[in-house]
Amino acid sequence: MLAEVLVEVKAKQIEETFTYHIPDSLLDEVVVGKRVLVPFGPRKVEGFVLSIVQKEVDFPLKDVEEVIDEEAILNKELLDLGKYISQITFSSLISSYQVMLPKALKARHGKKVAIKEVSYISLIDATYHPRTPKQKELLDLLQGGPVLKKELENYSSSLKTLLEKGILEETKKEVYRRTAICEVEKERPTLTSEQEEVIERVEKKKSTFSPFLLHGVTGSGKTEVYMRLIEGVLKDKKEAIVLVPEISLTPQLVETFESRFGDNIAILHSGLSEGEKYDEWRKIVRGEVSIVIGARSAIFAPFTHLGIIIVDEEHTATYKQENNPKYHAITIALKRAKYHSCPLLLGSASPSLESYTRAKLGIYELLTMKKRIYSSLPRVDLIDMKENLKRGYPIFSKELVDALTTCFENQEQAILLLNRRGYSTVVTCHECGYKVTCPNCEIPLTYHKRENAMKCHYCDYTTSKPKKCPECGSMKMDEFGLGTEKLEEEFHRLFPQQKSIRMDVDTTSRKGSHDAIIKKFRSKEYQVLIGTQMIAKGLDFEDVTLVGVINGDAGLNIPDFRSSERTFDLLSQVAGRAGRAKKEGRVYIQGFNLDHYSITCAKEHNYEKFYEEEMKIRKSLRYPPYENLGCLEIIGKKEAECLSECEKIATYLKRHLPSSVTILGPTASFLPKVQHAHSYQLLLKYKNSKEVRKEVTFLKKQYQKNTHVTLDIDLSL
DNA sequence: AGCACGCCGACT
DNA sequence: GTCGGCGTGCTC
Repeated sequence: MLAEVLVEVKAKQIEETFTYHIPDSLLDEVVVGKRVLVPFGPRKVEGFVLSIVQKEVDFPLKDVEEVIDEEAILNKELLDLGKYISQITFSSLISSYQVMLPKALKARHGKKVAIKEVSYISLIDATYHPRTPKQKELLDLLQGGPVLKKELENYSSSLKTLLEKGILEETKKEVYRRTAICEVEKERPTLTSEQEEVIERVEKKKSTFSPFLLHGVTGSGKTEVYMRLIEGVLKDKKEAIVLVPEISLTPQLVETFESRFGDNIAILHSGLSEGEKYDEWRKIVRGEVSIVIGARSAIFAPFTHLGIIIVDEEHTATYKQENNPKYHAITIALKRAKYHSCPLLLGSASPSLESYTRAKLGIYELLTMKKRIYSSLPRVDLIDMKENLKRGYPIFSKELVDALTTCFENQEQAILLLNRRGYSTVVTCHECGYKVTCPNCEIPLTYHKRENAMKCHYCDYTTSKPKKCPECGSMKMDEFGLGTEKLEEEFHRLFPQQKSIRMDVDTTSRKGSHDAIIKKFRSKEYQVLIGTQMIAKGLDFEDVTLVGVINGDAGLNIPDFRSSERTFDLLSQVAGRAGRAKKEGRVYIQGFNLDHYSITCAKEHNYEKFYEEEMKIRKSLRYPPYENLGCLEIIGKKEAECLSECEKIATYLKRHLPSSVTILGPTASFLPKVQHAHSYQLLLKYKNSKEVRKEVTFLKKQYQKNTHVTLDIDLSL
């Protein structure tokens, strides 16, 4: 018998499987979906067994050397899913399988993640008479049953002798690194009529592939809806996947679910260690849990009887993987829901234009929840900073200062959002205009005052702040722009008696610090939470009645066709943090260009209107969801070669695709991905993806043979 | 990706 | 005359 093995070799030339002979001794062990160790040239590599065949080949075969897994780690569904991923993302099959698995289960020779074990000591020979008082004590302890070895540290010498004599026995037991902390609470909140209707409509379709879009305002109780639906799924002995954005996968959220479902949950997110992820994965495979809550990659949880897939905050950009394979979790969710004939529930307070359009077209069934459970949506005021600047309020407007003062007088809390970390965003020479930029990215470096360092927010390049201009030697180096660090400093200057806590990438790098900040703020030890977008989502503090957004219009300047959508979402989300409980909330959005519809619609809490306005723009510029947007990027060491290859592709595509397909470029890519590499890109706007896919597939094949440049494709921007 | 093979410049 | 530069090609 022969095995077709997909080897883990990162070479673009290797796409097919390699055939190996299965020695008689391994015939039973070699199974489709397991990993095996095989000789490959002069070395040994790991690979996945994709099929077992009997056929004639005209070259000598090598033997499968070793079978790694006891059980297949890729079942039929996941094996097919991998093929689907590489087909739609134009990346290698092996990379698709690797992305689906936790590190511990990836095919990668030499990297092993251990199973955590603890040792127990148990008594075998109860007739033994202790020779020393210590031995007697030890035996008495063990009378009641096995005891953790760790707890017997004081008896180490007696333990050793009795183990050697065979009186005691040491047994190892596998343990999971993460266990549920929370007790199950029986109490459930009463559902609103909106919640009841949503649940009813989803449950009606519980055994059919049926995608839903749940459009529910912040605070309308989406989480409760998710939990009720999962309860129904569990009753049918089926399983549930809940995807949440990485940022909102906080211990609080986990606690909420654990208080309902106890230890029936596996958690998967990037904050876990490889060992923890491996354990969570095994809980799923062994059928010990029925619910998975996790970020993007949790969509691959190896459940076999899925009853529902829930994607919370479905519009979140992080559901799309940025590196190859560039899959979108919703695409995978649709595929899996279809395979399992189960509902897919996409939830959001501001759905992506793509999803909302699909709902309007009837591809998704639209569900809405318009009412907040405890309060109404907060009043939002737009504050023109041009006026405030003239009046001498450059950072905090007069209105916001007054509101903060009132807020503190009432013993309430405030949140201040500024979507820029660091102290000042640009450092420039006053004399010659020299700007301190990153040598790798050519992006202005941000000044971080506490560390006294200049940092690149793209590649993490760090340098010290120049005292004098490197160009002209002038000592007049000016700081411009505002980051959270400076905002906090300014807040203290204005409100020296109040305490603030800052949450951004710089203050949350250590594990658990994210949660520590939230806990400290919740305990009312601090009056103000200052932070970047990471404070905008999901947080629920009942004493927060005021939200201030500094530079609310800054996001609109980013050259990305989704910048309006992101701005509307960010402002709506952060506004949703105010007045979530019984107290009424107020929101102030400061900026210079507040006429933009993404800001005015956020002020009015009017998603529909935002959707209509944004769709007009998308239509006129032929952006998604009206047309598809794809990007072809050529990456290589020689710039001229990248450009000429890119031009070649453009010429080829113009000749082979209809004129309805717009081809833009070649243009030099915004940021070089790897140092010393250059890249040029083409953008494609098109309606019919079939013909584009066909030509792009052909090009990808051609460039697989090219050793100088790489063709990177993303047809789902 | 590795690693070998293979064909041209500066050295004991 | 060799040592070694890294371009090209192969791995069941």
